[in-house]
Order: sequence, then structure tokens, then C-alpha cells
Amino acid sequence: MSILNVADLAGVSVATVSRVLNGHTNVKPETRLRVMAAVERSGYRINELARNLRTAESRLLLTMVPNIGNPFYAEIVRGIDSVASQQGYFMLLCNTDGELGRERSYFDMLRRHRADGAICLDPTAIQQALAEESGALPWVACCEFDPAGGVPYVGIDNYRAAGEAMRYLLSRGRRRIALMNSGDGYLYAQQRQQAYLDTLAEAGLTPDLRWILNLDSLDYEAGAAAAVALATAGSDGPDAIFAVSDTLAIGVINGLRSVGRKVPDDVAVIGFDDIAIAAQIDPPLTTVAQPMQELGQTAARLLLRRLVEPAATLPGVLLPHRLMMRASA
Amino acid sequence: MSILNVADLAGVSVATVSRVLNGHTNVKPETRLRVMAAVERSGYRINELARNLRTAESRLLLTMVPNIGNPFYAEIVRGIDSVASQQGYFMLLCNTDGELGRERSYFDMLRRHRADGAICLDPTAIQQALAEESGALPWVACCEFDPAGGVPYVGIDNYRAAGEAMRYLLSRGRRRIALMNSGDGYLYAQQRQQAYLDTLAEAGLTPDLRWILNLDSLDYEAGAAAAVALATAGSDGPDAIFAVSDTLAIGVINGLRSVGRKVPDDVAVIGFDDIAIAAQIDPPLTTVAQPMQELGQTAARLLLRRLVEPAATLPGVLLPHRLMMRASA
DNA sequence: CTGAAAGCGCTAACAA
DNA sequence: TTGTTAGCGCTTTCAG
Repeated sequence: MSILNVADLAGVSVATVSRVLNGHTNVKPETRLRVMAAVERSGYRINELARNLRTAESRLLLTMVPNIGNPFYAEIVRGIDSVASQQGYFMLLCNTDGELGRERSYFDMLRRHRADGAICLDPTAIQQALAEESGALPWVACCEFDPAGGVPYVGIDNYRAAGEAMRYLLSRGRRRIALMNSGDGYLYAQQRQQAYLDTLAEAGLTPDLRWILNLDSLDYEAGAAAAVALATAGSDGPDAIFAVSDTLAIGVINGLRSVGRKVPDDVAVIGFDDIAIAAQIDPPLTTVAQPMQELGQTAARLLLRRLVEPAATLPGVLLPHRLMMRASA
Repeated sequence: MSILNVADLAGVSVATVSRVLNGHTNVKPETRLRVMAAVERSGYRINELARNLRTAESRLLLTMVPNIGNPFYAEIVRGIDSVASQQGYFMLLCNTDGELGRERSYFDMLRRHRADGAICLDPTAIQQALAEESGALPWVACCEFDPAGGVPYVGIDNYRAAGEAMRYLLSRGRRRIALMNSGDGYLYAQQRQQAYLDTLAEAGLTPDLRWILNLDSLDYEAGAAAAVALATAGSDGPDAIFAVSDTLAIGVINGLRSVGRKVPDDVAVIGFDDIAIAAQIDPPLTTVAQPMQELGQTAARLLLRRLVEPAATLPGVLLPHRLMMRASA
């Protein structure tokens, strides 16, 4: 059942069927009706494989994400999907899960025409892309990016946001502040750590090196375990913990509770992202909100624009964050 | 830069290049080397658009999900993605978000050859598929399914699982049990509600109709709001709440706390799914665990098998659930 | 073991 | 306004 059958059925040529199918206007209304009737009658469906080859586009957008199970990324993906589908594109989701090999050559999917463009949230992939000089490929960076890389990006000002979080903690009288960071493969991890260090220095404080933790996981469990270790080690524990992710922060609160520490009385906890669960737990999590959906939407719009005008130089855009003061700090 | 260029470069025909590219064995080693060198030298990448048309397969699996922002679905999607990618397939993610029109004709994507097969987690889509007699199409149902529909599926025994949850509540002395359900468009909602009703009846209890709630959202906020309403309405509130989703249950706990009710002392709360956060909150959530990753993996394997042998009649598979007794009930 | 050539189903010149 | 026709880049008989 191909376009040829429909053409025969309608008594026209394949070109005319194609025109009708694609909504071209230069078709006599009467002919259009006849074609549409033939399509209807035959139950014909266009073969997008053929169309894709002919038009040399897949109308697929590749999204590379470290872990779709993390609510932060899930929300961003929703944002991407909403604008993509609205523009007639579909989303190819690639969950790298930090597994080497899985993220190995996703950019090759662009070269192999499997996707028309890509949105990359994965730092490893970004580094690889930059290293490979995939700069000419149609992709944009989201959350993780290299401002100097020449690749369009959207994210937030991590340095400033983390500084605000830190100053908030200081303003509440906290002085013994620990940083619970993720692996430094992440740009945001580096920037937030720098802000942590600088803010402390500005306040005339010297950070205890044992309080700067680099976990290589954002899981609740990782945060909980680290918090237990932090709270039970040595004599004087920290009086505040700045976690670079809400998932970590929630784990931290759980861990502290398990060893009898009160939040925020004994230890204040501040998170990052403002995922939906943050407002639900006890105590409600004070955190730095990122506009997750908008991050995804903006990334998708940038990419789509790049596809339309490949020559245009797209801006790097920084979206506003917001300190959400709740009860945990 | 097409296969023809590579052929010229290697001094062979396109057929030979194709053979090498596809790992056919009937190529002289020496020739193979020459072709591989040419590929290397030219930076050639195969055009999958062309290959797809020729082989009449997209190697894409469509996944229809109500809301990827819900951790339950996100985990299942991870499961799907892990086996799909392992088998050389990629995942087209479609987030229906309950938006009509978005879920309208996803099955058409199969007919249009945009995907080779589909995994459907969305009840609306399933109903539509069944109604449309899409039975011949290569798709499988996951979590939501019609046992009599003739479509391969994987899920759990919702009736039995919900019954266990209810009996657990009863065994703890709870008698005034409310059901916080989602919209009845979901099979699981119907089955769990039936189990709720039956278990109560077996115990000689008559449910208070005002305690059977049908929310049309699984959001934390929806659960919180409903719990507040439940707890503050009338004189004698329920002494237990069975929520059909952990997200709802977590919202419930938050809502109860906001009006001064203690969990589990005043009101026991039991959830469903066992998403990662369930073990982290205070009190840790008692819930019915579903094997989320495995649900996704099984769905993907069923589908892949169906693609390989279209004629095979695949089984409906029910995976085991497990009651996770924690502190909330 | 290799090559010639047909053709997957569609779109878009170009011609009429 | 419509039709004819040449490919898009690949895989795969079929011959040699």
C-alpha cells in the first residue's frame, strides 16, 4: 500500500497525492477531495521512512540525559518534549546512566542522520563533543555547558545561585558549613564549589576540608550515607550542609534523622533544584529553584531555531534561579 | 559523502562496502581492510535514513507514558531503555500528559513506520488501541492492560496486591480506612478499588462512601489537599488511608501533618509503587513495591520478541509485588 | 568473493 | 493545475 496505489485509486499521479498529503495549495479543490477520499478508503498511511530519506530529515531530536530517574532531569525532559512535539518533532531519549560506551558515540547519531539535532545534558557527552570538534553539528547544551565552547546553551548562573545559598546560611548564623557535592565531572559541581569556597572566604571563614564531599552519585542513599558519616565523625560536626541536589539533600535529612540530629536545629540543610518533592518532606526543604521545564523548553527552542537557520549564531542563555526559603534551613 | 565515495576510494563496488559495513563474512579479508581504511580515511558515516527505507525498519521503539515526571514511570522507562539500547534499538519517548490530541494517534506512528513497535503505559492510549483494532500492530501493554484484549502485556496482580495492603491495615487494627484513588480511567485504579471494597466486606466492614476518593492527579499536591479535606471534614475521620500511588501517599502525609495529625498514630498511611523517595521520608512509607525496572525490561523484551517472530503468541506476564513494611502504617 | 543493477516510497524539479 | 521522472543512499538478489 503505497502512494502509487492511492494515486491509481484517485485517478491522479503520485505527485498530486504527494501535494495533497503535504498540504500544498496548488491543487484543485475537487482533486484534493478525490485524493483525500482515496486515502480514506484505502487506509493509506504515509511511509515516513521514505519521506525521511527523500527530505533528508528525521524530525527526531536526540536528548542525552544522565539519568531520567532523577526528577530534575525528568522535568527538563518534559519541557523538551512539550515544545518538540508541538513543532512536529519527536524525542529520542538516551539515558546514559554514566555507563561508558552508552554515551560513547551519541553524536554519531547526528552524523548518521538518526536525529536532526541533539540536546545534551550529560557532562561527559559534552566534553566528548567538544573534544571531537562536533561543534558544527546541530546540538545545544542544557544545564551543563562550556560558555567558551561556541555551542548554544541554556542553564543558570550556578556560581551566583550557590553564593546566594551560602550567604543565606551565613545570615542564619551558620558557620560550620559542609558541602555535599557530586563528582566534579559536572560543570555545576565545579561552579557551586567555587562559590562555596569564595563565600566562605569572604566571610573570613576557612572551610574544613573534610567537609567538602564529592560523591559520585545523586541518589538519596548516597546523601544519607554521607550525612551519617559526616555527623558521626569526630567531635564537632557541621551546623549546616549545602547539598548540590535536592535528592542528595533529602537523603541528608534522612541520614541526620537516623543518627538523632535535628534539622534545622542541629544542622541546617539546603538543597538545589526544587524538585516537586522538596516542598512535601518534613521539614520542607529550603533550596535553590531552577526553572526546570523552561530550561528544557528553551533548549528545544534553541535547537529548533538552529535547525531552521543553521548559520545563525545562537546566544547562551542563563535563566533565573530563586531561593526557596522553607524550613530545613 | 555516500557509500559510493567510499567504494571509489577503496576501489570496490558499493555492494562490497555494504557487505563490510554490515559485517557479512563473504568478503576477502584483504578487501575488507581496504574498505575499512577508506571508511576511516573519509570519515564516512552510514545514512540510516537510507538504510531504514531499504530494510523497512526504523529500529525505534515507541514508549507512551502518562507522565515521565512521575518517578514510577521514569523507572519503568529506564528499564525499557536499558534493554532496547542493548539490542540496538532506540527509544522514542512520548509523554501524553493526559493531553488529548497528544495521545490521539500515536499508534499511527507504527503504521507510518516511524517506529517498529510500541510499549504503552497509558490507559487512554490502550483503550483507543483496542477500540481501533490495532491488535495486529506490534505493541505491548505495560502496567495498564486488558487481559482479554489479546495484546501481550506485563504488569502486576493489582487486585491481590491491594488486598494485601488492606489486610495489613486491618491486621494493625485499622477499621476506618479511606481509599485515595486516581481517576478510574486506569485499570489499576479499578482493580485496587475492587480489592479495597472486597477486603472491607470480608472483614464485615461497610466503607464510608465519602472515604473513597477519586482524584484525577497523582501529584503530591493533590494528595495533600485531599488529605486535608478528609481530615478536617466532619467529626470522625479515617484512621488509615490507602493511597494507590506513593506520590499521593507522600502528599497525604504532608497534608495530615499540616493539620496536626500524626502518622501513623492518628492515621496510618500506605502507598503503592515503592519509588525511591518512599524510604527517605519521615515516617518512612509503608507501601506495595512494584518491580519497576523489571516491568520495563520485560515489556521491551516481549516487544522485541514480537518483532522477531510476529506470529508468536506472547504471554501476559504478571510480576511479583511485595509489601514493604515501614513506619507509616 | 565481487559487481551490476533493481528498487525501497517518497518529494520536487521540470515540463506541459 | 497536473504529470513525468529523477533521484535520496542504501541493501540485496543475481550473475559471474
